[in-house]
Amino acid sequence: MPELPEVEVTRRSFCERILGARVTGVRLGKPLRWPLGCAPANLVAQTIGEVARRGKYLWLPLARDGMERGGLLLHLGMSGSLAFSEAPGEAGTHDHFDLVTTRGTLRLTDPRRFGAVVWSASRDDGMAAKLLSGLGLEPFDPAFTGDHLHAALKRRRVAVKLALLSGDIVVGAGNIYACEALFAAGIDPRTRSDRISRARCERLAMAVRETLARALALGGSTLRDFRDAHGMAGEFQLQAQVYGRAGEPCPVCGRPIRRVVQGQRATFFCPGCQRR
DNA sequence: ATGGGTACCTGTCTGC
DNA sequence: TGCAGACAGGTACCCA
Repeated sequence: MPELPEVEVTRRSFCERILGARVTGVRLGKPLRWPLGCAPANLVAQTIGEVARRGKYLWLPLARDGMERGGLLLHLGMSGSLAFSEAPGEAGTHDHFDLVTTRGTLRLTDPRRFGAVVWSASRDDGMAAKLLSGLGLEPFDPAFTGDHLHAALKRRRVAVKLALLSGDIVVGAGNIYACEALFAAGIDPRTRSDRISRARCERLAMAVRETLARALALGGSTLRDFRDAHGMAGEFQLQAQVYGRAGEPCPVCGRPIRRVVQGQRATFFCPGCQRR
């Protein structure tokens, strides 16, 4: 479910309300991708700082007596969502983590349990550092330019879609938005990354930024069941041009959209509009 | 270093 | 209706 826009929409939806709240309890459900990494009791009485996002990860800084004491790194995996509410209902089968605070409860619901909640002594330390260190540029970072993308793609020879998905060049575009961005840029997703001209990289960088920005402005994707932490649905699905539309006519040229598999994942593209 | 494949887990949908 | 099989938004890790 969650690519960068969904994660950012989620972050914004509870960041201000949870800022300054004090942790009063933690409830753990079934195990997630990794163990929490500290005794749950150690989180109690800590104060939550400003929630940050890096790629598809969220970082909840924790402080005690004004001193930063590490934090929680969260990932929504494939099927996770976060809800923040003053009176959460009884935890259901897929509610695997509750952070109970003086302002309300932050609850992670994740049927597939590919998500994660991991404590680290700091963002630059331990598990958080390990997970964040290999990440590429943020798509809205001014340093993410056509030149940067061109140089990075030159160093590899995988299909350009896989290079986008790998997350070590630019973060945030998952399967849906990678397909959409390549469509917007007119590039065949199977094109070898090192064969893409500088000019086309310029278009691609812009397409990645704009695709993610538009989805963000629309409140994220609702492809299946995305909700922000208030339970609001996004509407990017109304905007998807190629994703999930195999066989349907391309909205631009009318040719049928194709589905292929790359890296065991579905890729959708228009054979007319997208060229190698 | 790079690239390819596997693994994690559960729900939903499709076709027989 | 039941059941097997395919498929799903992510990413760390292992091996060649």
